[in-house]
Amino acid sequence: MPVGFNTDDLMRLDELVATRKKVKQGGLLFSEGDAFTSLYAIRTGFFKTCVTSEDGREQVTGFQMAGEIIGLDGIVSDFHSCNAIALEDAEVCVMPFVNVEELSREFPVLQRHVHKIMSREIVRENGIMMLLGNMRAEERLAAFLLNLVQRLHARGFSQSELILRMTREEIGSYLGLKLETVSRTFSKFSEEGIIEVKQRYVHIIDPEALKKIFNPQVCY
Amino acid sequence: MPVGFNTDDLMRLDELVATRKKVKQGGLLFSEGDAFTSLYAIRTGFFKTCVTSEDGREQVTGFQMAGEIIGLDGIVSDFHSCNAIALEDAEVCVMPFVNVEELSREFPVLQRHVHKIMSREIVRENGIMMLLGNMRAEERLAAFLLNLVQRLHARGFSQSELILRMTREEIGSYLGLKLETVSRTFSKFSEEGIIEVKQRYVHIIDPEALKKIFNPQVCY
DNA sequence: CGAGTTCTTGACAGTGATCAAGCGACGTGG
DNA sequence: CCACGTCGCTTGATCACTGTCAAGAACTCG
Repeated sequence: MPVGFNTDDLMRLDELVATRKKVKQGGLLFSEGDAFTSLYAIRTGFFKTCVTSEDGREQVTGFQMAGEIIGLDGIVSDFHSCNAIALEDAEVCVMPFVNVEELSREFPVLQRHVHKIMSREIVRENGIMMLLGNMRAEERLAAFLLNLVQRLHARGFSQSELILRMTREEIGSYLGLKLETVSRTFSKFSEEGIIEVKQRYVHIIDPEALKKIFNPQVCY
Repeated sequence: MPVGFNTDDLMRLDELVATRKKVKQGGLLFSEGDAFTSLYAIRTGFFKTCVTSEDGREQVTGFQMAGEIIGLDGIVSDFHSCNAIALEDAEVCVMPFVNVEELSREFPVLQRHVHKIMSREIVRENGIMMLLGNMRAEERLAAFLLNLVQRLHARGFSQSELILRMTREEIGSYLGLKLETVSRTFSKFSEEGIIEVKQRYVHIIDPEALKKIFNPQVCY
C-alpha cells in the first residue's frame, strides 16, 4: 500500500514491523495465559496454533505460514487464549498492538487492512466449522490438502507438490480425526492414484479428483 | 463508555446506531453473496448465522442474542459469506461500516471495542472447533446449554430455565450432530435428572452435573 | 379442527475410534 | 560409518458412537 504516504509516514509504518523475533522449531511464540501485547506477522517458517481443554485434549485451530498474522486471539481479554508453536525455525515481526491501533487511526488503509485480517480469520473458522460439523474424513483431508497447496502456490511454491510441516496427529487434531484415520485416508487417496505420499512429502497427481471429493455436488 | 465525550461526540455516536431495522421471524437480515455495508447490533430478538456448502449442507455457525454484533464476516471481501436468519421477530441497529471505521479513528475506546468484538468472535470459534473436533455428543450439548443459559443470565433471565429459540436440527447443525442425537441426548439428561425438557422449554436442575459432563477432568 | 412441522423413540448400519503390532526414517553417539 | 533408540507412520482387527431410516406422537398455527 505505497500510495499517498510521505517519507515520514513510511518511516513510522516501517517502525511497526522493525522488531524481529526468532523462534526455533518446537518453540512457543506465545502460549495460553500469556499477556497480550503484540500481533505477529510471520516472515519465515511455519506455525500451528492450538487450544487445550482442561482435561488436556488439544485442538489445533490453524496452521500459519509466511505473510500470515497470529495473535488476534489475545485482543479480547488482553491474554492469549491459544498457543502458537513453530513447526520449523521461524522469524516473525513483532507488532505492538498499541502501535497498530495508533497507526490505524491515522491511516485508513491500514485500519481497513487490520479489519480485513480479522474478518478473514472469522470466515476461515466458519469454513472449518462446516468441515468439522458436516464433512467426512475424506472430504476433510481433501479440503485440507487443497487449501494448503493453494496457499503455498500463492507464495511461489509448486501447485502439485508439498512437504507437510506437521505430523499426522496434528493434521488429525485440526480436522477432528485421529492420526490413524489421517494415515488411512492418505493411503486410500494414494491407492486411488489421486496423490503420491511418502511420509511428509505429498504429490497431488489429480487435483480435480480432490476437488470432487471435497465438493461432491450435483453432476449434470 | 460515557467518559470523556462532549455533547457533539455523543450525538455522532448516537447517530451510528440511529437506524433501525425490523426482521420478522424466519426473515433474512442478510445472506451469502449480499454486498456488505453494515454491521448489525441486535436490539431484540434472536438470530442464527449459517453457511451452506455447494452441495446444500448447512452449518449453523452461531446463535446471537440482544447486544451481540453480526455481519463481521462481510468485511474481508465486501460480501457476506453467511446467512443471518431471525429465529424470532427481531430489531437491529444498522451501523454502516464506513461510519464505524470513521468514528473508530476518532475515538480510541470505540476502536478498541470493535477490535475486541472481532477477537471475541475468533476466540468463540476456537472453542467451537474444540467442541466439534474433540468432544462427544453429551459434552457438546452440555457445553451448549451452559453457554446459552450463561448468556441469558447476563441479560437478566433465569439461571436455570430457558426457552430454546431454535429447533433440534439447528442445535444439531451447530454442534455437528443429527437432530435425533440431540433429541436422544436431551432425553438422556432428562432421565438422569440433570435437566427437565418439554419441547423448547428447558429447566436445568443440576448445573454442576452439566459442568462435569462438559469438563470431565481429573477429580482428586 | 386439521395440515404441517417438530420432536421422540426404536432398530440397524456405518464411519471412524481404539487397541495393537510392526515398520521406516531420522538423529545421535560410539 | 554404523548401531541403536526414538519418534512418526502404516496397517489390521475390533468396537462404539453416532448416523440413517422409519414410524408415530406432540405441538403449532392458520
